[in-house]
Amino acid sequence: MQEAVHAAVRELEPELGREKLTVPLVAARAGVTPSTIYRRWGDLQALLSDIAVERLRPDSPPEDRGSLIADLRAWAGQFLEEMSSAPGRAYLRDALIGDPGVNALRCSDYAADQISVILGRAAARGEPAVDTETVLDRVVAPIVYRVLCRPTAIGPGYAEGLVDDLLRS
Amino acid sequence: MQEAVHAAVRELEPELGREKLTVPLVAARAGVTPSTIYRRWGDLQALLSDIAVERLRPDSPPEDRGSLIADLRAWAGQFLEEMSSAPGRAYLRDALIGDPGVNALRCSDYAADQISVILGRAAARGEPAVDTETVLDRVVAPIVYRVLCRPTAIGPGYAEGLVDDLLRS
DNA sequence: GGCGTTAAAGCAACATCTTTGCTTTAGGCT
DNA sequence: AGCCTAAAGCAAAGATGTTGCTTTAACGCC
Repeated sequence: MQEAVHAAVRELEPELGREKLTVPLVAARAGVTPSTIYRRWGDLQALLSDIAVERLRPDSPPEDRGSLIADLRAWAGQFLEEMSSAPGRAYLRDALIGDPGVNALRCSDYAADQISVILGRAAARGEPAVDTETVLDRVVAPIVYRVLCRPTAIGPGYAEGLVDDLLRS
Repeated sequence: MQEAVHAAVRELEPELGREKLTVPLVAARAGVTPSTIYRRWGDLQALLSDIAVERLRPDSPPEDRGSLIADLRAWAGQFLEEMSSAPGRAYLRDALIGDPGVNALRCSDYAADQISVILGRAAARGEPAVDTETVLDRVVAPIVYRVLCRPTAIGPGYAEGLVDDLLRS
């Protein structure tokens, strides 16, 4: 049932656009009654927030490119690309809304997990250690901040520059 | 009229709590009709977003403490304190919702302006130069990111540590 | 294999909020 | 003074959100 509702949102969102979505519409498409959705999620935002988190979950571990800097640069570049796209920004915003602390934290954990994999590989290679929290502060946070607040202040190579600055220190 | 509505929200929010606010309630308190609010703002979120930005606007330039590091540490500490309080987090989230790019950008500009003042004073003293954008990336972005996504990962001295790390490099 | 228990979904009536066309009011301009 | 425009009021229609009660379906237990 939850799956039918999620599928209904994924179908309807491209058809109608984000802000024309309503609970009754989604319910009709999913073949359930609106009250079902209200009872499970509370409101449309919470539902969209759940779906946003689902979509932001990485589907595979980061590719191994042979060195810490190459791995981090590639990951950061791809992360920025995803987040700065129109749908990416929308998902990010949706994820931040619902249930303070729960959904946003899950997204952050996704990033932290990916970074940990990269750092683990670097450690196995004997490369100089960096901390996951530090990468969150120095790479992820600036990307997210700029995507949300200053999208025009992101130029080409921005993500990679953050990685380079971090590893240089 | 806009002022009456803003005042009504400021009155009602502490009385009822954020999520019990409705457009008709605010309208009644402000002595206007709901349609007035709908026509001017579109919906409750846009109105709350406007008010959030207003509240996040600094009311005075940062205090001069005699050195770049002291100024930045004091400012970052206070910024974190404001943002991590329950109302601060709520305002931050509200500001990010409305009108992608407009309100969030205004908040970011407030921070950038404060930082520019601090950096301008440092330059006048002949202290080594730092860039406003760099301070946004290294200090503001991590604070905002953690407040939004990982509030439990903020310990005492976190903001000051970010400033120290930045100025050491 | 029935049979109670329980959690979830349907239904339907009700309350509330949102939208909209039209009217009214207030300010600025000639 | 008398338009002209922008903004607000009003009220009705439409859509959404809420809730108590009923129904269904899954599970464990005699």
